[in-house]
Amino acid sequence: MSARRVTLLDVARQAGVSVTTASRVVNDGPHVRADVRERVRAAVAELGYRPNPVARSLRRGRDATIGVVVDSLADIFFATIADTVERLAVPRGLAVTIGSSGRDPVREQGLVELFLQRQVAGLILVPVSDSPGYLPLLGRGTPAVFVDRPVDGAFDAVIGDDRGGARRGTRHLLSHGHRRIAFLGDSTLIHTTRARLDGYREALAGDGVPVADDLVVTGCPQPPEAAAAVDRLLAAEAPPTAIFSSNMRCTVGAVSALHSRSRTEVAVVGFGDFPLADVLDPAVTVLDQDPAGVATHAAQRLFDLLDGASAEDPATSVVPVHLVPRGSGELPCAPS
Amino acid sequence: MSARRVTLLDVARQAGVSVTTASRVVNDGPHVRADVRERVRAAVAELGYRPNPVARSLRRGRDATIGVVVDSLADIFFATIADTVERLAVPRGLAVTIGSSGRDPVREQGLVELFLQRQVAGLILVPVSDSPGYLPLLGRGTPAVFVDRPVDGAFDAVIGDDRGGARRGTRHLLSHGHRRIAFLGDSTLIHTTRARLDGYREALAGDGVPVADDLVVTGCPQPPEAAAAVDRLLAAEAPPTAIFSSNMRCTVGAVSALHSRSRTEVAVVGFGDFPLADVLDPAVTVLDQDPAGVATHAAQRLFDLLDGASAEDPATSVVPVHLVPRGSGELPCAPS
DNA sequence: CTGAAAGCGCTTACAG
DNA sequence: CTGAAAGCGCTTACAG
Repeated sequence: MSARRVTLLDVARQAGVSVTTASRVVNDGPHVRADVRERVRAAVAELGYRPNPVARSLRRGRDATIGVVVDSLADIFFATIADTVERLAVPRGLAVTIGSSGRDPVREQGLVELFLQRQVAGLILVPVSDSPGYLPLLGRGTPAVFVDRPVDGAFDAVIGDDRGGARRGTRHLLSHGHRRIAFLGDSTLIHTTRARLDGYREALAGDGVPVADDLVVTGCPQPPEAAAAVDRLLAAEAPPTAIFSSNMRCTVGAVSALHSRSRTEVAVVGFGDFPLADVLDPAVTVLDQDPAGVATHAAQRLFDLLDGASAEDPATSVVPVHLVPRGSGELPCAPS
Repeated sequence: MSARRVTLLDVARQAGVSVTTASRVVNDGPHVRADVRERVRAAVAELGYRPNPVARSLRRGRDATIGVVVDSLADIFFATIADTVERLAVPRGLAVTIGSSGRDPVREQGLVELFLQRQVAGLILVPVSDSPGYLPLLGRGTPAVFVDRPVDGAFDAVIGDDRGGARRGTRHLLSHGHRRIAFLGDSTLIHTTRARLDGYREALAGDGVPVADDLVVTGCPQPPEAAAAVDRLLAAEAPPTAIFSSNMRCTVGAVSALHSRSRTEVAVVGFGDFPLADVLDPAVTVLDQDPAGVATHAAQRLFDLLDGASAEDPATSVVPVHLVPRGSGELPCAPS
């Protein structure tokens, strides 16, 4: 009963041709007489033949799969990136293999090596650091496009306007009278944290506001750490009147802390939009970095490379970031 | 420069043995003299040999990959399932290929067929309907475990206690004095919607409360539709005083609608926890179905099957669901 | 314990 | 336009 898999040889026999010819028809190759082509097509249909992707990959030395590595699929930001890539890849006949690095360079390296072993056609990567150890493996082989964070060297990347966005968001708070604006972020090993911190500093400098070191908190990977940091900031001698949160996880933590302390008069602008941001009270003002748009860009670039586009001049595309005022970022500086 | 891939033959030559022996060592096979084993190991290390998974898959007729199909990775519930499976699979040497069905049976079917073509070792599936067309393809071949929704027939599945949870949640609202409790859900083609609707009805019946058809709204796939439905319910002649929302997307939509209409006195219990549910005001009472736990269960069952566990008696495991009271579900029935 | 050889299912020069 | 044959890199009966 366990119907043996239908092979190209079966098709060839049924059509009365060689496997070579059958292969040519299946792959829409040239040099096949119309009537022969028809016979083979009929055999394919009749037998329900589907090429074995594994055999094909072995022979071609390339698998019709694209490998995706993100920090974590449980984070809606990265999940959206993966979702977007998958939705664009499948209709093109590309499978999507996914890995989560957990923001661990070792895991990231292992995943990329695994994907390379498997001879994926291309890679979409969110690198943990600026110079991942696998970079040398990428030269001249498997096209790769980095997303959200660039790497050192000549590689394709699609990222958001981190510095510009952070500058914009911080200025927005300044324009509402705030002078003591805290910066909340993840590890500075991560490119986006540094770029956004730069933007924050530029904005303050532009208004002649000194950067108070005690207001800059980095190293918060998840909401709980960010919430704890906000608790500390609020309890300090000279607490901030506003918070610029440099990523979604920090924003969620910050907002939680403010709500649980009933300190929602503290202004907040967060980098990265998130579900329910508009339902909270006050609704949260964010810089929307459009992860789906970024991922679409990156996938498109990868597809172009797979289709033979020159990889000669890799470039970093910067996608603009939009300020979405919703309330929390427009709170005035409370008189102290 | 493009260092040719190191093959098993290279290892064999280097160690002065046949590829057969080299293969045995690489696969920890028996019948190899200790010193030979050592020589081969040394060669592997020296050359940096890594087996080609594609060749291996072709030969074995089985790929060390597990295929996962979910509704959408952009939905945190399904993303958590995918994330959990991936995190458990990779350390076991299994790659994870993912597909999103978009709740479209045709896409779902295409993905499963693709995965089967690729000879994945196993499947983790969230089926759109109760009897997907690919079910016959699963008999006696590739182990599969269904998640969140069961299918007709003898298959392994891990699901939440939908009916029991819904009964519990509805009773909770009844216990706070509500009698006009709306039911909000996705399409009734989806198993969980039906099971939860059953639980809702049972709870009402248990208290002798008639089910008012005008309070039962299904067919809301996303938050906007749910929000619109809530708008309509509130505007009706006899509006509900409480809402039982049967999934996270509906809950988000419902909560948005209540907030934007300033009708947050309406009680809400939602099936499925979600980020920020505890930060909203009122915080949202939910039935937590623990997607990570469900996925862990399912992955474990799949790994057991891959390790040779008997697939003779497939079973549906039901994971309990916990009520998390946070405020919205404990609002009293407003005097009308 | 070890190896020569076949074969997984396909693609692709190479001839004709 | 068509086909015989080699080969992608591995695993696995089969002999010895």
